[in-house]
Amino acid sequence: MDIELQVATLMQGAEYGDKSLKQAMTNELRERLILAEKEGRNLKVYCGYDPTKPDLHLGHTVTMRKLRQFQDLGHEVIFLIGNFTSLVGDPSDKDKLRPILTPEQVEENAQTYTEQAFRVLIKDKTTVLYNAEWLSKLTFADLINLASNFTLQQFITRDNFRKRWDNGDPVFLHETFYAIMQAYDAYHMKADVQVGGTDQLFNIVTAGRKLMTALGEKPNIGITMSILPGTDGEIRMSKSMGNHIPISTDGKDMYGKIMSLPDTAMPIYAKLCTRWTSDEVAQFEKEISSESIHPRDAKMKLALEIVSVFYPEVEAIAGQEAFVSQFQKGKVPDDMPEFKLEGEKTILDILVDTELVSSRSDGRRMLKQKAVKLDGEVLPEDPFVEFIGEGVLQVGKRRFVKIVK
RNA sequence: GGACAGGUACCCAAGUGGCCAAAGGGGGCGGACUGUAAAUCCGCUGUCAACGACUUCGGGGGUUCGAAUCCCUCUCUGUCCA
Repeated sequence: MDIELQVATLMQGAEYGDKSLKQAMTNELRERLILAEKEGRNLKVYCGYDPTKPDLHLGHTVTMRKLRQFQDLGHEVIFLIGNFTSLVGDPSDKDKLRPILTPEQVEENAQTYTEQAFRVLIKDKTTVLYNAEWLSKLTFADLINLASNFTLQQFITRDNFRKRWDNGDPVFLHETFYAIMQAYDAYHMKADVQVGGTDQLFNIVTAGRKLMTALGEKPNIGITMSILPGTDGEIRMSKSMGNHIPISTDGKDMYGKIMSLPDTAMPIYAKLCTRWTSDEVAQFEKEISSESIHPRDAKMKLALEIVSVFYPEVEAIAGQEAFVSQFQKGKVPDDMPEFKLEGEKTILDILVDTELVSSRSDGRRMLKQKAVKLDGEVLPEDPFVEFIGEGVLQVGKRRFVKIVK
């Protein structure tokens, strides 16, 4: 691919919070691509992952998509597992201290992490490395040496430390090691490019590049990706915020979750989560802003694309069809749990037994709110009438159980 | 070891003797509407065969006609000092 086009695609979705820095990185990337071509080699690109959680969500895959783009352009990709760094915990994304994990937890998480990552990356073309391999061998003297390249001021002026500092919250000394370790990773691997989230700006640019330079290496180019908002469209996606879209789910669920995004979140999702080129993304944004395409249809296109990244296309299409029939046409889904009706039971009993409601009180509320339907007919409010008949029992729009005898 | 602050529902957070099943916000759920599980609006959000009853404000004990609120004790969390 033409180098200018490569640069445009590879910088797509990158964010530095500073125009001149972005320009500088873009220029460096271009130069490095030209240099590599001259030397007849491809770029070496890596991104580090801290396996602190077993479940990945869409937000985690943003950098993986970026790595995949490099792969597709023929570059060499390293998937670095921070099995050593995660023992410390990165202070970057928190204004709180992160709990320290045991090696066992880290090992376990790393396992599921890579499994899920290979939904995005090409397995055969990915080198997996563990940073404990080199970090665990450093001595105290080495650490002192490395640390001598940094000042306390550099750390204190970091936002997340600064906040805690000002609040009188503790900032532990070992938290500053994190950046140093990550910088050492960069130095050790001597990669051309490091990918990360914007929250890694300090670790990548301030720490990593500085250390590489200080130790006589050519600094790597940092590509820091914008942070993906969650299903609320505002706040950074995270499981603890409950606004995440998990990877290990199914096509239907993922499709539906993407459809629940606010319209305003569409452009950033297009940039960060799709396989589209920079031109295609620009086209998509144009269609939305000019209203030449119905926002719902735009979102459907987006959902179909993103689901297809993680699942076979047939499953993505199935997800779309299920969505159309269930929500646009108000039909019942194809498959749902069954419940065998035995003996005499009231409506309320059935609701509780089928777990359509969480308690008898909750069931009464649902009945009162006319949320309970049998085969599409709203059932009477009286919770104690005997339940007769079979059919699809429904609470609200999303909870279904098939009642059989 | 010491000092201080704190522990309230799914989460954040008010409440310092009765009007407290406990404000407010978030989240969740339901309904209306629609363009979708967007946006907006309205409602619900401890349990129970229910205009009442029962259980709940970190655990236990006590004072009181009456406690989330006062006292004792235990416990946990956080900061600071050593």
